[in-house]
Amino acid sequence: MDNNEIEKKLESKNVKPTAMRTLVYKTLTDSGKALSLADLEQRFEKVERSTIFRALKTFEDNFIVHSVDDGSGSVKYAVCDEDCTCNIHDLHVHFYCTRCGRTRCMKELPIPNIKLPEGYTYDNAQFIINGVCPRCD
Amino acid sequence: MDNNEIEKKLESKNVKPTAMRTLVYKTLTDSGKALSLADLEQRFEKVERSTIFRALKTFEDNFIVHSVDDGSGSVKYAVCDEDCTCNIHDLHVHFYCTRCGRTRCMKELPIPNIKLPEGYTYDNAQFIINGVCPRCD
DNA sequence: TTAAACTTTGCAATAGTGTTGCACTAACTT
DNA sequence: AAGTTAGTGCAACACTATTGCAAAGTTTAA
Repeated sequence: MDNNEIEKKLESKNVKPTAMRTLVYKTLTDSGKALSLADLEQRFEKVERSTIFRALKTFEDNFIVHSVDDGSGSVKYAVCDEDCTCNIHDLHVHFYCTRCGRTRCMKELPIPNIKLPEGYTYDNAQFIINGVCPRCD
Repeated sequence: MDNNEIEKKLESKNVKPTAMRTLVYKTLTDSGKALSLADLEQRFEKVERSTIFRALKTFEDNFIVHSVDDGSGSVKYAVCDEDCTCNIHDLHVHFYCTRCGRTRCMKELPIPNIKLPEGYTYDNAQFIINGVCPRCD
């Protein structure tokens, strides 16, 4: 994805496309998987952790990325689909490979609908499947 | 649950019932919900974090408790059912109340079966539903 | 075009969680 | 009772997430 597209994307979500933000977004989308703060930090040694952190938070608040806690000990971030608002209908399964540690959005697998007992409300959900991915098998 | 029962329980899972372990188990089971290391630490000020930590690990290794990462930032632990071996068939949904921070095992809600794409294996899963519990509503 | 106002970034510091090594003590074995 | 093993407490540490503050950059408005 080229920078121009990214800038348009960010603007369309009301986020000012600074150099850092564009870089973070590009890295995320190009990687094709969910990345942690530490992953991102490694990919561009020069940039401050807190800057990346705040970029991710901003993205998250504006439905540009969603976060996944895959149980690896660090939260990962993945780009949302075009018209995602991070509500129940956008939720999908995430797959965590216990061999390589990679986390993938399974956008083709929506989180199944669960009927909760009386009195519980349903705002959000995380469904992480652990196993081994084709690459590692 | 009284101490005698607990000791039998632990022994039946090949874990020696020390005073600390019995206490940790009792606290967990009596609370009726999932507790974090910090939660447990607070409940008995005198006991070392690492002792509780190791008790939990031992329990986990022996299918006495299972852990849940509910996204709150700390892993929680809940007692398993009688004949649980923490495999796919024992997995159930966990409910995290975003208001009170309590995490509950929904043992009556097994994790639905998901058909993964070709090449992925399925070892384990976490399904956390976030919302508001009846107590807080 | 310059000053004021606001936003973003980098740096440093901090809190919290999870984890380990080591020494001491308790418990079990023979 | 002596030796071996298992459990506990203490201290230390790594790592993740997060914040306050000051400097730098950008936008607005006179």
